[in-house]
Amino acid sequence: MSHSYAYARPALAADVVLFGAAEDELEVLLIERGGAPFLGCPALPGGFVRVDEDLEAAVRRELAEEAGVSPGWLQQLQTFGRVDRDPRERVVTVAYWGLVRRVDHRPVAGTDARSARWHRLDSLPALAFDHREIVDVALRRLQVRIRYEPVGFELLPEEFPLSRLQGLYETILRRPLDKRNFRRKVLALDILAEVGRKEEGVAWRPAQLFRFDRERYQQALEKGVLFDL
Amino acid sequence: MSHSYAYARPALAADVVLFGAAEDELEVLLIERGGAPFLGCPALPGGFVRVDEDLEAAVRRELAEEAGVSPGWLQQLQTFGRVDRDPRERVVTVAYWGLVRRVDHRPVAGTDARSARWHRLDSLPALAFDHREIVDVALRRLQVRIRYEPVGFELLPEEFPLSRLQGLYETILRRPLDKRNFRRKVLALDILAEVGRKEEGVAWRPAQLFRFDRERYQQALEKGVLFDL
DNA sequence: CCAAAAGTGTTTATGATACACCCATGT
DNA sequence: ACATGGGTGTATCATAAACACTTTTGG
Repeated sequence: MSHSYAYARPALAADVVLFGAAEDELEVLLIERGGAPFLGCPALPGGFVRVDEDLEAAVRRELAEEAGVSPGWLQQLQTFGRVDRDPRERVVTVAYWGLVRRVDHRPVAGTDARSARWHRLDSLPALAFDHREIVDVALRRLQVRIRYEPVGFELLPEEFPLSRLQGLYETILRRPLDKRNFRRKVLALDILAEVGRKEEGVAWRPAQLFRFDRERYQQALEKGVLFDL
Repeated sequence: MSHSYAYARPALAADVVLFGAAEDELEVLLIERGGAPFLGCPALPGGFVRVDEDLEAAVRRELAEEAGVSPGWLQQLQTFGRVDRDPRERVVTVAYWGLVRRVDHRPVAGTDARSARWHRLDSLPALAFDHREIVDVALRRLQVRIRYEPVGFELLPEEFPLSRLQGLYETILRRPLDKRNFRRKVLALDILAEVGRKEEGVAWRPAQLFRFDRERYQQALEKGVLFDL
């Protein structure tokens, strides 16, 4: 196989900002670095991309190896390539961001040696490399995206009351929303299906449960109704 | 310097979709490939990223070398990494998109051996690699971005009549806009400065010339007025 | 005086926002 | 009975969209 130039090549990595939703705050999955540099420092899951592996596949592999999780939603975020972002050598990283239902992935035991843990976004520790910057970009992306694509559901349990959905939006957008207006808008989209059951085990009036209905969402798209919250 | 793994590494390239505005249609800058594969085939300007060079710097260098142009606006688009996108070997490319004032770069003589030429977007030839896909993604990005960021001005001469600006939006968005509504909205943003001179050499009533006023735009941003056309 | 584009307001419809009370349930 | 979140409707305001004629200039 011919090489187009003989000089040293930048190394190519892929990292991922995986978001999960705790009751009242967003969380990010971090691993603890098992090697130099930044030994023991929290960092984003990720690693080098293999020659025969697609970028997204690399991210999914790393997530499985390092934390045993599989995101329900995953998309490219941005590529970070500052020359000095890795003190060892030139490493360009293709960052992804993903969403996962925390409830499906209870303990997140790292199958790898490195320990993976959820960290609240409002009290992140110092991160390795430029990973803090990557998290910030991912958060901004989430804040924009959640308003015009139905991605928030990937953070919630399959069935949820509307107030939980509203709480999620308030957490992500960091501002209070009006209950009546929120309900009206969400229901008008006609992309939720009433489950027909109610919350259980709460000490007050139990709420109706809903689930996101992909089929209806597709129909709404075709009708030109666009998601906008 | 230690390497984190000994296996073959993907190669890293950077390519750019550079848009220019002709009178009535968008154009894209393409070079003709000087080597295998796709010899002689039109392709996006770009090349391999050097180890000691930032991604954006690589793009600017390639644009200067291959086409002698310097974009007024340049931003990362997306990274394309399908395993088989280059038949020779694994090449991951960080794609950028840029805007340039055609009038500032008259002939675009390739200082490099390869010939660079502007091609109308409505009649693109077949492109090398997955470059057509990259162009499509860039166009969609431009169509979205131009509505809420004042980037269109980078495609126009420094001074322009409002009808030219409207024509540009119509070309990019591919739909007609109402003259009165467009003018009202643009002027309400308060980011244009009247030059005080009029068009010359036209065979009809000459229009007032305007220019984009970056300072006013910053002030508008701080006041919370957001660009939206 | 003709051709061609420049320039200018008002009306209507639609969607966004603000706002307060009663209901159902568990303890 | 009481505490707690669940659930509901209306009035107002702001923004977007539709729409046609007069003006200015060069030829």
